[in-house]
Amino acid sequence: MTNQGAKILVCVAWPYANGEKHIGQIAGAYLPPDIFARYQRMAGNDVLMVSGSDTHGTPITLQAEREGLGAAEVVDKYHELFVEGCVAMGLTFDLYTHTDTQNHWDITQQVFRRHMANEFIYKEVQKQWYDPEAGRFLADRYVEGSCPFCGFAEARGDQCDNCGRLYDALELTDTRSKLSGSTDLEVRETEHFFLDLGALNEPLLEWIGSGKEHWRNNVLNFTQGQLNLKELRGRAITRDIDWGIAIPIEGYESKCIYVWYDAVQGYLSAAIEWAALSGGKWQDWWDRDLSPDARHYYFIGKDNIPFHTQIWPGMIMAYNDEVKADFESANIAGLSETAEPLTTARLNLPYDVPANEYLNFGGAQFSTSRGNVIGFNTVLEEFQADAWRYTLTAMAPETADTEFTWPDFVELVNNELVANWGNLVNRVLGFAFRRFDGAVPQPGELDATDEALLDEIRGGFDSVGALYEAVRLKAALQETRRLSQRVNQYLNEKEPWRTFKTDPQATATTVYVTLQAIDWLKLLWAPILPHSSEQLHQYLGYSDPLFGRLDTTDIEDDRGSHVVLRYDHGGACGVWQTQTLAAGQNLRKPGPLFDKLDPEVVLGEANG
RNA sequence: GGAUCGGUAGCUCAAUGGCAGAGCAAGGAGCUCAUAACUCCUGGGUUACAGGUUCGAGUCCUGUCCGAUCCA
Repeated sequence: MTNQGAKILVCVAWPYANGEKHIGQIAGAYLPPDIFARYQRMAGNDVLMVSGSDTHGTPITLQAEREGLGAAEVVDKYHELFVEGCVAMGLTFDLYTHTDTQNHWDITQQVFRRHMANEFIYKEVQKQWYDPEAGRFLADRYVEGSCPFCGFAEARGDQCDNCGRLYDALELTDTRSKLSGSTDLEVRETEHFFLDLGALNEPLLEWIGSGKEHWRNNVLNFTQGQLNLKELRGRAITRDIDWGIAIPIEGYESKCIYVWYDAVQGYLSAAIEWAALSGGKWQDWWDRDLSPDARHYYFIGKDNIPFHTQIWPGMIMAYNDEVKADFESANIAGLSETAEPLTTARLNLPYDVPANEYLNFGGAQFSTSRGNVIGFNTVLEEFQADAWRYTLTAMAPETADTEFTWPDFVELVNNELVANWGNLVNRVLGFAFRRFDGAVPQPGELDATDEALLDEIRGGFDSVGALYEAVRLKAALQETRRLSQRVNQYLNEKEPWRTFKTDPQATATTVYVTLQAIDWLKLLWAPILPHSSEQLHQYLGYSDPLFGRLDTTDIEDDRGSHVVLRYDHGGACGVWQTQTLAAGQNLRKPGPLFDKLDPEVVLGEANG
């Protein structure tokens, strides 16, 4: 394709390290970027795909309390669980890290100071529930009381589970602390830092107003609709909590940075950590003056759209703005001595935010608390990764919520993946291996039917490539499946099992053409089905791998150690272009690419 | 309450304002290399509902209903 050597930053939503993720999250935010990144690498572009576990926020501390563990222990446990899942699914993060690292602290604190110096941060006093017994302010999730609307006694801090209404926690009555159980709570004043998003409404409107034609309708219209209201307002970036990143200003030791403010900066800090670990240059993707054409894609679920089309771009603009105050001499308490100064003048803004809707289950969203869940790690122990990759792409919620059912899973795997593609590979390879001494036969002259088939498959590198490029992954799957079917049709027309007895040369040509066709289809399928394409690549007699390797490493820093997942693309030979299959190339003894599912076993699994 | 997306065949989804389509499922036929897979044919529609604009509306406009997300 075009744009060879383009810098593509693939940003993937940061999941909370508070439990096993479910397949809805994988279908929405984690598998699509991997498919996109694998395609872009094959197309010859420089891809940097980063993400990590979100280690801060009340979801973490609440889970820690549930399990009787420290927050850091919960983080390590579920961070490593997710990393294991990524390895099993084959999610090729150039770096998957987490937010409780010295690097992420340093970057967050420097961006905070830069925002202050640019006068996009202000201080304000607000009122909040205080628990004298615990000696702490209570974040919304730590206070319960009676709903101001319906009187429900178990209402949470910001929303009532009974009537669903939202309110300010200060409106609750009969409040009690979830920390100490105390009902003797006070409202106290507390000072916090705010990001001045109101000042960013106009710049964001201008930014969203042009060059966004390639954005998905729902993402673009939603963002424009919100910004047109001109109701963006300051948002607190600090809280009265003790689990989080320290505020780099003296006198605020009892408070921490609010999780949302540091989490979105992970896209930047992870690129910087990647550079430190690999010797690469993160500025090639992030520096707007050095690499103005770098394209940043953010793969997220729809609930995250405001953060990635308004708040995070606003934070980048606030960073990029001309520095108004002297922040070099500003108070830098909390910044580590090893931190390298973040001197980049301007950072790149998002190029596209292909947010997905939700994959639901049982008529509702996946919900851990209601036990309505299909675990990411769990299912990979039971079924092949490529079976899930196919299914979750075929039912991807690209424009609307979709519903996962176990019978659909069985049908997609058995009637499409196995029947259309797996069976094609199996029949072609088996026939070729047995009838032509385990090697690619020498073809005779190709007739019009042969040429027509190869032309059509060759065209897939343009048609399917354009769909991957446009992040229309479901359509890319359908187009590739159509091309696979063309080979089945060709075989039925040519009937090599019949001509073999009467015309060996014609049979050799037919078998050569089909082997060439599946050799190319292997590449077209590779972004979605990397494991089976790699297997087929081996069956066809190649020795170099299509893709690189995933590895995990323990990294030590001033905050302790953390596991990182890294993808090494070196040695990968899969490229997005047709190459001629060499006649005479030795095949390896083939076997089925995919396991056919036993409906009784799968449905039994679903009920058990 | 506001912003936005979605509602199309049994299921999952497509269709610049221009003959409503594909895959799967269902019914029938052919084939036997293949994981009973493959190929061909057929049936299947009040495009949520009510209006409007237009030569022409699934598509644009107004209103209603249902589902979803975000913001209040």
